[in-house]
Amino acid sequence: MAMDKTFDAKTAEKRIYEMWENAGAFKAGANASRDETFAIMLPPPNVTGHLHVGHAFNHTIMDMLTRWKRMQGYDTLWQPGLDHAGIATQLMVEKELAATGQPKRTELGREKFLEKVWEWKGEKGGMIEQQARRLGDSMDWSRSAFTMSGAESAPATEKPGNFHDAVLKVFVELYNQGKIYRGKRLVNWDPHFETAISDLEVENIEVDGHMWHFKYPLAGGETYEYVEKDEDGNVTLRETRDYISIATTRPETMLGDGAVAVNPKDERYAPIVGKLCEIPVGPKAQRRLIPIITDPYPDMDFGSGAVKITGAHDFNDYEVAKRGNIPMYSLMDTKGAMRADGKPYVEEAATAQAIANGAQEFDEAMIAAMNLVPEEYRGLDRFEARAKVVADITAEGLAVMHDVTRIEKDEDGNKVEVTETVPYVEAKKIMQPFGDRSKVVIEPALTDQWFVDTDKIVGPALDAVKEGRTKIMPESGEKVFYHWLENIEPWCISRQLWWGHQIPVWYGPRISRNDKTGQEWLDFDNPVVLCAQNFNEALDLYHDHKQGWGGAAFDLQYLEAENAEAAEKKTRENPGNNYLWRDPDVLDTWFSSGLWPFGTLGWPAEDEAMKYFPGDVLVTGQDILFFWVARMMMMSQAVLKDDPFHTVYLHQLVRDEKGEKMSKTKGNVIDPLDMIDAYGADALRMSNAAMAALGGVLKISEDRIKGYRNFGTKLWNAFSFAQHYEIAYPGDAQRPVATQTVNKWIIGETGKVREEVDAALESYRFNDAANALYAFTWGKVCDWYLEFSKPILQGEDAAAKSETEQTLRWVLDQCLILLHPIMPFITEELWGLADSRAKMLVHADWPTYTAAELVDADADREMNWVIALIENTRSARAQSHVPAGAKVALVVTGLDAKGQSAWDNNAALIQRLARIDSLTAVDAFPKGCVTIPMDGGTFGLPLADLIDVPEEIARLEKTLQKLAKELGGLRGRLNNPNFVASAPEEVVAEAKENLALREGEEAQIKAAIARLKELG
RNA sequence: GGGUGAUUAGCUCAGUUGGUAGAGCGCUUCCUUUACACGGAAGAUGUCGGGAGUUCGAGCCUCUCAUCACCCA
Repeated sequence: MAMDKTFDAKTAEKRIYEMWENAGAFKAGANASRDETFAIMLPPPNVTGHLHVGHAFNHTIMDMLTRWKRMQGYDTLWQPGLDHAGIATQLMVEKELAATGQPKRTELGREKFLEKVWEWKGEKGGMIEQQARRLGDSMDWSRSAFTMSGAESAPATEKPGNFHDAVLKVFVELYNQGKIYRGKRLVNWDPHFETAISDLEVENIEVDGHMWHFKYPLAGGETYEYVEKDEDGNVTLRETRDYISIATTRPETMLGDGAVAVNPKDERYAPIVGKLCEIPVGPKAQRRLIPIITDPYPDMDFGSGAVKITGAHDFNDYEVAKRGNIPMYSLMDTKGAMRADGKPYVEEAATAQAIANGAQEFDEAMIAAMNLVPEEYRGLDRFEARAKVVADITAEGLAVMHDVTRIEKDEDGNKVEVTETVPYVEAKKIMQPFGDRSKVVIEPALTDQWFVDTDKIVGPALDAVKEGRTKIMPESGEKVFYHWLENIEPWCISRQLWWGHQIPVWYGPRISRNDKTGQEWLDFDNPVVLCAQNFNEALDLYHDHKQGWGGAAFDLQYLEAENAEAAEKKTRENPGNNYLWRDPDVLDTWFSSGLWPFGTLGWPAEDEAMKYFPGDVLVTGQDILFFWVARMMMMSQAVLKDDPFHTVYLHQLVRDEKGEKMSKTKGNVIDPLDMIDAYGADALRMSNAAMAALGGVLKISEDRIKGYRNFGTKLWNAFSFAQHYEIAYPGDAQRPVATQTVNKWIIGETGKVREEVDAALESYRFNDAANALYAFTWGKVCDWYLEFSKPILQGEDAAAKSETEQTLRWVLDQCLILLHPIMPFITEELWGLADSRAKMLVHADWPTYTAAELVDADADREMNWVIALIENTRSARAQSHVPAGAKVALVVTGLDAKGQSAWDNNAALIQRLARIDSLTAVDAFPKGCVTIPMDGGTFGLPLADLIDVPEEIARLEKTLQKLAKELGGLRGRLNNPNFVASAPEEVVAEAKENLALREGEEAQIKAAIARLKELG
């Protein structure tokens, strides 16, 4: 059956993939012939995700490695799976509920909402797993994991799994080891999703903002001499002030100020340090006074040099407040509006004043409960509140003013200067934090959150890289890794979401005793924390707490209530019962994906698959180094005392061909599936491999993909060539013992490329592997070997013909095997052309022959000489305008023994490929001969009358010029005694050899020019 | 502001202990020669961002300047 003209990727890819999958070709351990394992964990895509070019790129890398190792007989696993993606998924489902007119999340309640999420996941989640198949990914789909598998809320229809167990177990263990704690800390709060988010989920964007300047009057109308000096100490300003000037970009947070800080070195404010000043906003009668303190944080040259300290709403202020024990008053609710809860402002302000005066003790809980927002601001959105604060202060005359002069036209049209005194407001660029998903301004918020004490687990991860147990590629990633881990912050792992792993912590009312009366009671405000994997275990812990207290009085029935309020209410209403409740928060998705290297392998259950831990290589985008890679390393060490992988391969963001980020708004998104539709998966993969230079910029170009599609067709046509010559293809080709120079040569070239490819793959230089195979298949096999074989295949020498057929088959098989990890589909298809094969190509044995075994130096030299002769002849023909189709005579003079032998061995193919009708040795060139200088003899094309003498002289002189440049360099080096003395021997020898060769060539050309000149 | 990286042919990029620059695409000319026009043959194109230094020798190492990108504040 004749082959199709080209490979029909559209239909064949689907068929071939199904064949592999049905045969279980990708299952863990498939084709294993040795005990060593090779495991790659797929970075789990979001369950909501779709395949984009970044996936296509890193999947190609992982698949190349996996297929390569599998063919080498390793016990291989490429572990797939999905990440539950807390915010993204919750958002997706909420949108869908809204779009389909269903009740909102809050109306549904937690349980019902989670049902909806699972429903959505069952129907639409994990699309990306189907898309990944189109790339040819050889993952073990039967093992596909999900970070929420085994969760309490999972429906029976879900594939079983126990990832949830791993997450809870790790949480409980780390909690018991004191590595997880709950605390009030300033976190990035997303007012849209009403949850904490991590630093890494915040994008800082420069926006146009304002800097307002306000006066904070000194308490009791006190005054001081405010003096400004220039660099030389000369006084530039001296005035008596009764206020301190404060600059802020966020006036609405003034309501929560706890102090004003100045730099201890700042002489301007030295007279008033320790005094009180008034926050110039809120009801006049209850203006709060706050202390002026010193702290190294304020920059004397920035603004007025005095900074208002609002610990609950700014990260820098938070640190200052902690240092100075300044209360941090929270002003906003979860939606970013000014608080409307708590006691009336009058009472709260009085308490705050007592604290500021040092008359009242305070603690965190007390401060948190206080609402210092005056009634007129309560309930306002934070941005409305800002405008109102500015307006109110300005109206009261407490804004810092300055004069602005502008030119206006009066009634008669005359230009007049108008000077006004207006509030001093600087328009300036400020960096503002935005939620990367919600796109709203992130509000630093003081809330109760769960943290991993990263300081306690970061050590082993750092050591892994420092000690070389884990290698980061490219190496530059290591510096970045150190920098980040050495300055690591506590990791906030709680999220105020519903979709995710609910924190395995229950609370029970604390049993307390009134010291005076001896009466025992249940304290719901200060509950006992019970960290356990389930309610029953939590209850056991509660019983431990109960020991030693009231005895029979608390011998109650213990039940679980939905939240703290319900527990208290139900306990009061049901005297026989006591209720516990669970922490409503869920864990950060990265907490669970941090367990990916072993959670996917059945842990904590005893599972045979745990033999794949530790895995080998992690392939991911460099932007995710901290998000995920560092966390996996920390968690694997914390839990299993081992590194999760020995190599981290980082790649850059995949961009469009101009190097710009792809984005929907720019419209420059390239969909990998479109590329596969147009050019086939192999072309996309080859293109990915070819651009995978370590640390390189990834710019995807459709032209390039198209080029690699053409390469596939070239390979296809090489097989079509074999079929054309009716070369039988019974099965796996054996390497013949070659006698023909051409065959020896191509076998040697194959040995070289095998080594090159392995060396490249071993060092993660995928571009080198791809380019070596491209150059070999196209540049060596198709351009030369197939051409060389034609005269033999068409010739009468049966033995030579048979040997060549065998060699050809073998070489083509090697192309398929070596290319398979990069281009699996077309190679598997071509592999199937043979009558019978021991195995599918996906399981074919990867070769181990070496260049040393296969290269025949004489054959190598001879064929390179033949190729050079053909190329030089073609070049001379073309430049002398010999018609492409015309056959001409070739003569040679002064041929040495090696040349003679090469000539004799390869006359037929030289004639064919250089379009020569006769080869003749002559003593002297006839007149008008085009010269072709070669090592070991001078060749010539006797073109007699055809030759254009001046043009031929020009051609030779041009060659001579190039040669002269080279010769100059070589002679310069060799004449330099320092070079000969200090350069390595082989470099000197090479230069000498090269020089001799070039000098020979030069002589030949000079002789030729002399001949031509005689003629002219 | 801190960090990292980049700057090489018209374009997109390689270039692994420093030995005298390559690929793909594009371009020019010729060729439908029995594997392949998604092809074949030939050809042109680079003060390797600027400057200085180390060295017999620098695209590669050092310093400096310029421009750009990304990450983190």
